[in-house]
Amino acid sequence: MLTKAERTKQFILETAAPIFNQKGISGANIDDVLAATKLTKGCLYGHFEGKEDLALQVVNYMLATNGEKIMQAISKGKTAKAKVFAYLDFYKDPLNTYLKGGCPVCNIAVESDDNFPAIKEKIAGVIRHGQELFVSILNQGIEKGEFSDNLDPVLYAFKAVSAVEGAVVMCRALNTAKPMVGLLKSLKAELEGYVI
Amino acid sequence: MLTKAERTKQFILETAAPIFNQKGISGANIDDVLAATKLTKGCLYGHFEGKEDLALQVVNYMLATNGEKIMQAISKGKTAKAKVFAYLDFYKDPLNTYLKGGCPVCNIAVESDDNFPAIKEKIAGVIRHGQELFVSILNQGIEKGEFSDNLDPVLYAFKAVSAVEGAVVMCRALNTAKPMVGLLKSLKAELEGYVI
DNA sequence: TTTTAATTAAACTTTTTAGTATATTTTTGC
DNA sequence: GCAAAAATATACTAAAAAGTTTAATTAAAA
Repeated sequence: MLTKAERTKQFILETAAPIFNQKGISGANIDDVLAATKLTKGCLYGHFEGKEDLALQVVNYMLATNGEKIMQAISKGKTAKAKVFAYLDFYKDPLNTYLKGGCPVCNIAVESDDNFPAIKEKIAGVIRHGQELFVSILNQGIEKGEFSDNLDPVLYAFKAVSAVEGAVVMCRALNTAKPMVGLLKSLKAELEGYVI
Repeated sequence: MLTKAERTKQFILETAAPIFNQKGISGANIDDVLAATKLTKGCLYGHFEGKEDLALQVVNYMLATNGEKIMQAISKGKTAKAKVFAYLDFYKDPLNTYLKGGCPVCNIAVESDDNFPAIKEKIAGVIRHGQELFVSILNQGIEKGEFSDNLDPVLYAFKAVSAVEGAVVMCRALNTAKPMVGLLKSLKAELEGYVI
């Protein structure tokens, strides 16, 4: 069982995550977190060195959680095709994401780009790792004769991820999930074209 | 000819644009702009009511400029296919964008999402307008017998734009333009598939 | 060329946010 | 039940950023 301190820290991270995901690191402030958690400064500063430390740990928490959620979704797929479809469907409701504020990977990548080198390195690792996983799923599909070897795994993985990430941003701006539906169908159809 | 005041205001907007595009609205501050322009507070506040006003006008400037640059690029294409290819090639160098900090449309869309409703409305209009233009180019291509009418203009337009926007974010995070090259080839090949 | 507009310089105030200190109270785990 | 840990309450300090003021200076347009 977790100690009280560990539970409180976890609670702070969980509560701060949607604040940072929505407002960004620069836009979020300590008072937002205090108001949302209903904790006091003394308590928060007992768990984190300062805003920078909090921001970094919130980012780590968001990325870890995001990774788990995606792994959980794709693990339900038995075949390579089913795994890819599960990944794509993970983004089917961009207006109502499990973490308020859209995809944390995209949000963090955009904000860290010219501002937070350490976080940028972190997000680069997450994206690289995600691409590698996606590619390995597609390669396994090819090896098992599920897909034609005309499929270019690196290309498809990059295209699928950039398309859904971009689509989340566009759908949220436009306040409609409709275009995402068509996009997911299209990405699925493209993969179906390689199914043997 | 522009008056001195107009030229100064324009100069402030031009200088502030990369700052806001890189740091974001929340991350950018007045002192950054003063340092970059080497102007004084008195001067800056003579042209803008405050940070909010400056931010809004910088956003308008960035979006207007972006629109002009894209229009300029696609206007060089004579055929519908050439116009689409020109649009895609506009994003071929995501690490070295004409405006420092990547695509302002994506950056502004991400940051305004849960924070700046007026700017979010603005960016939604820009995206909608861009989609409509893209669709109309594809429709003209179909009408002129350039493309098969199996082409779904709305789908292709959305897919292309979300893919390049997402790819800019990913390439910048990964610090490489390589995946973009493959993506653009693929999006072009997909369109080629509809060329009669 | 002069008078009007624009800008500077410098010293401010205000607001917001981050961070500190400590005595007191509450909770928890043994 | 009690000692240690955790959290509160309160009242701070510090720093950063926004915004104001005004007299002096400079540049531009009529």
